[in-house]
Amino acid sequence: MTVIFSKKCELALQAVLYLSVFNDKTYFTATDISKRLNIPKEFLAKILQSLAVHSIVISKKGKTGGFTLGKPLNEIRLIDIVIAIDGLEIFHKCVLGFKGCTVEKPCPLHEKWGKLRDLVYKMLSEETLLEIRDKSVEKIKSIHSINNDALVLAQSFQKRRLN
Amino acid sequence: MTVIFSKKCELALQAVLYLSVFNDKTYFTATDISKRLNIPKEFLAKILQSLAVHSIVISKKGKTGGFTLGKPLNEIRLIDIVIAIDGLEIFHKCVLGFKGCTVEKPCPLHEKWGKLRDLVYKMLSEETLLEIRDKSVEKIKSIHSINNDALVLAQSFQKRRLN
DNA sequence: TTTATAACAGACATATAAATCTGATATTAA
DNA sequence: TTAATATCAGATTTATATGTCTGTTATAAA
Ligand code: SF4
Ligand code: SF4
Repeated sequence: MTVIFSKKCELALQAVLYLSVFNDKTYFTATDISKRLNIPKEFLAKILQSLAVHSIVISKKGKTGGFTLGKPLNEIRLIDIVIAIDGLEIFHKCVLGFKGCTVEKPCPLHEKWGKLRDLVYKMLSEETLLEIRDKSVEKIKSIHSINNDALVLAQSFQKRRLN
Repeated sequence: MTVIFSKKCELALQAVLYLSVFNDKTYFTATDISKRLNIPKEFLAKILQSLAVHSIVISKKGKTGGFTLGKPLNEIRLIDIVIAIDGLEIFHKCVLGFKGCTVEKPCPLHEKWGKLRDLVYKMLSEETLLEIRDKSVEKIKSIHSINNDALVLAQSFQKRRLN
């Protein structure tokens, strides 16, 4: 189970964060990004297509094609990515799942949950890729090294088996 | 899609809230509760069984059997119900779904999300059934009337068709 | 003791989300 | 122009969560 975002949305955020680290206009292929983030390629490809529709990324077909960010870092808010993939449903639905939820007859958590929900929304609206870029760089770097370690391990294991 | 809790957990909370409204030792059957809350009976029955294992409700078999709260209102926290059904996973997992998530290399939202997450946890730990009882009473009442309205509507519709 | 009732246990079915596959289209390097 | 490459669109498959069914067991009223 995911925390609040769907798996799609989590991966969308990861992919965009990845692109924000290389803030040039180079195009990264879906395959490339999926390898770096260690996530399924075809699934990511679909997600990137959705993001392209919402102009969060730009796609380019053909030999030197791939995906790159569609706007400057400071113009892409985290909430934009959430909206593109999951929509704003979670900010409108009842946290207890009651069906007839009106302002007159709110659920018992309405007030307290509502405040926290608004704080989450506020945070996602205030944070653009620019603000969190330094942290993104660190995080992506650390993933990279993890994957490298795994690769090295796999290779040495392979080697042992062949001997 | 649900907000943060699973459907199971949402229904568990609803059911316990319902029982808290009648703070006597009467036993309500799964069928009865499901009708009042307008939720699937067999599914609810399973959920109530899980809650019984965690002593949040007490079950009684046989003719006058059913379910009733296992402890006084002020000893059942909302977080206890969440723990029984969903566990504490959402309070430990990465909100962006990164795999290699360590304290040294946190995801870019670690700090801000962490604070909000802790507030949610705090809220669920502080609120017992006693604190929110008045609001629960109002909410359950309103659901009841909604169902009654629906019933009346359905009946008058039926009547019209027969005429 | 008999009968009705309701929880219980576990198998089964369905719906939804996640992931994969296939063929088509666009783009560029050679 | 040809070959290679990568996105794109949509169907299909798989996994997981949700919901249902069947028969059994415990309990209490008749
Ligand atoms: S918390 Fe408020 S807005 Fe959310 S579902 Fe409950 S009553 Fe509705
Ligand atoms: S927010 Fe922090 S604790 Fe949560 S996943 Fe990200 S790095 Fe880990």
